[in-house]
This record gives sequence, C-alpha cells and structure tokens, in this order.
Amino acid sequence: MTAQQKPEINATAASLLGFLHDGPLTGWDLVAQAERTIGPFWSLTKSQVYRELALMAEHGLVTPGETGRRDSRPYAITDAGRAAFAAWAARGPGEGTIRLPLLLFVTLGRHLEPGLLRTVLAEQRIQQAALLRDYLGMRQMLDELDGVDPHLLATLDYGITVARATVRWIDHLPPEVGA
Amino acid sequence: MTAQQKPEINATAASLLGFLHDGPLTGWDLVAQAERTIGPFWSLTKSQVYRELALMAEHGLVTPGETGRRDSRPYAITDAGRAAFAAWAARGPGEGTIRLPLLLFVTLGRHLEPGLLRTVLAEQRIQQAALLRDYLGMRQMLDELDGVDPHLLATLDYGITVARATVRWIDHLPPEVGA
DNA sequence: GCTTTGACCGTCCACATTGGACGGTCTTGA
DNA sequence: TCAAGACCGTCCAATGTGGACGGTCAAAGC
Repeated sequence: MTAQQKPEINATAASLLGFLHDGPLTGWDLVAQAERTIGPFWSLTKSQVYRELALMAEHGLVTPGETGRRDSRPYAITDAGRAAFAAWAARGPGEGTIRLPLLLFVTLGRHLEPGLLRTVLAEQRIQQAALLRDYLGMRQMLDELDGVDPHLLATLDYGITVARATVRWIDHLPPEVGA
Repeated sequence: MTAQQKPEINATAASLLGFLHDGPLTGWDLVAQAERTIGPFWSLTKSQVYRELALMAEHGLVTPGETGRRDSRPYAITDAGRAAFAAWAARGPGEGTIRLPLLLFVTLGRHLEPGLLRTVLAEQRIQQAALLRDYLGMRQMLDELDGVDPHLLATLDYGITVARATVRWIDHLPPEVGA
C-alpha cells in the first residue's frame, strides 16, 4: 500500500471545509457564509475561494455537484475532506494577521500635518461606534431567535468587545494625541 | 511643463517613508523599527521592505547612501518622498485587515472534536495574559523615561486594551463554548 | 409584453504580502 | 583560534486582495 499523501491544507481551505460540513455550497455561497458568520475576522475573497475549491477538488477533498442555475456549482465535502479538516484543526489555530493603518497613523503622528490625526481619530470614533451599534442590534435580534449556535454568538461578542474597547481607547487618548 | 507623475504610493511604502523622517535607515533597521514601535499591528517583512525601497529609489522618493558594513545600505528620504508621504496621509488610513484563526476556530466550534475548542481557548487565555503582562511591563518602563513620544504610548495602550478585552472575552464565554 | 435593473455566479489578472531558504559579513566570547 | 550568533540582503513559492469582465436569471416598472 502506498503512503497516502496528506496534503497539509492551509487555513483558507480548512475554513471552506468547515463551512461545507453543513452541506454543499457554491463558491459564491461560501463567500457569503463567511461574511455573515465571521465577517471582519476571517476574510475570504472570491479569487481565493474558487482557487482553493478547484485545488481541493483535484485532491478529492470536495466533489463538485451538477451545475445549476447561472453556472452555479455546489461543492460537497468528502470523507477525505473531513479527515483533512480534522487534521488541520488538530494542529491548532496559528498566529493571526493584523494590519491596522489607523495604528500606523497614530504611531507616525509626529510626522503628520497638525490636526490631521485628530480628524482621523474623530472619524474612527464615529465609525467604531456605528459598528458597535450594528453588532449590538444583531446580538439583540439573535437573542430573540431559538436554536442559534452559541459559537456564532461568541464570535459576535468578540466583535462587540473589541469595538467597545476601541471606542474607549480613543476616548481616553491624551490631549497631545487625540482630543 | 510635463504633468508630474504622482506615484500614489501604497501603505507599506508610506510607513517606510514615515520612519525615514527621523533619518536614514537600512532595510534591516526599518523592519526592526516597525517591530519595536507598532509591532503586531503593522507587519513589515523583509521581502516587502527591500522591494519597496528599491521601487521608491527608482522614483526618487528615497536615495541610497554609501554601502556600509555587511552590505548595509542606508536610505534617506527626499523632498519628493516627504511630499508623497504627506499625500498618502491626506488620503487617510484605509480599511484594515484582520485574520484571526482563533475566531475561525470558535465559529466552526460545532464541527471540532469535543474538547478541542476548550483546550485551544485555555491556551489562548494564557498567551493573551502573558502578552498583556509584557505590554504592561513595557508601559511601566516607558513611563519612567523622559521624552517618550506620546504616540508610541498610545499605540502601546491599544495593545493593552485589546489584550485585556480578549482575556475578558474568553473568561465570559458561555459554558457550551468555553469554560 | 418589453425592458431595465440588479442580484447572482464564476473567471481572470495584477498586485500585495508572507515566510523561509540561502549566502554572505562581522563580533564576541569560549 | 574557532564557533556561535547577530547582522544584512536576495530570492522565490505560496498566499491573499481587489477589481474588471462577462454572462444568467428574476422582478419591478412601464
């Protein structure tokens, strides 16, 4: 028996396999699903999704179904796919990636035209507060529903926590920097 | 007079120009500088830095100095570079990018082997708490120094705020998800 | 009935970003 | 004197982003 190749899938592929556990989805659906559930904390772009789906199909981790309306092609997870997902999960989540131009602005504040940083921070405060309101509204709505996966609520709560922390951070900035 | 090309630099190039406002630096120095000042919130990798430096040199935004020890080549910002930086800053910070495998884990918790998510969260709690302690220690140290740029403290405070929020978030997770 | 709008669905490409392998130079201390 | 390790840069494969492009279908308005 030949040694079975374990393709060592990447996190993007793994996330797709994760979503496919609930049933076949098209690439388009997967993007939408990710957007709805983890939104800002795990971006999936079309290009990436279709590329990984094609690759995974080659490796037998997913199988394309029949083409439906508008060329839509649903992919279903296979047993090999489930195994690959479990293997990925067992390796644990790796380091994340964060790139916040806002923080870059703050750090380089010394070299910005006077007042610019102040303006930017004020705008950000508004944005973050609006985001927080959105999250809170969503939370309210989901609370009134039954059978909502607590994992989704936990993710949403992370968004709430961080948005709130960000607003507070801006509010407590010393006068030389912020207000 | 020919229309002067405004190269429309990207955020990575802009951050390099920002750091160069304080004087010439080598690519290596720039990576270290970014690591020290914005650390986790604005990653700069060697490949990216050397590539952008070469490009910016072509466009006259920076000028290489004389090669020193170990092939080190310091770059100095030019007037055109300062102008390009100011133009970038005037456009404001764009959207950030965040990709947190931990949140992916939480979101997909339903499909993980029982107990795995719990383990992962416990590990993360330890990590984040350690990170928080590091930040707090740094903050302490900087507070005892004179003439520390308040912008750097503000960035550090963001780290503290978020780390603290993350720890609290883990602590308040419902039993089905976390503890 | 006809058309227009816009949601749906995928392909493709240029560019940005990451991580690490590789090769070399100089300093320090065992 | 030599080994380890910090310093410095090049290069490449893999990954990720954003948007242009082209097509299909359903619904709403005329």
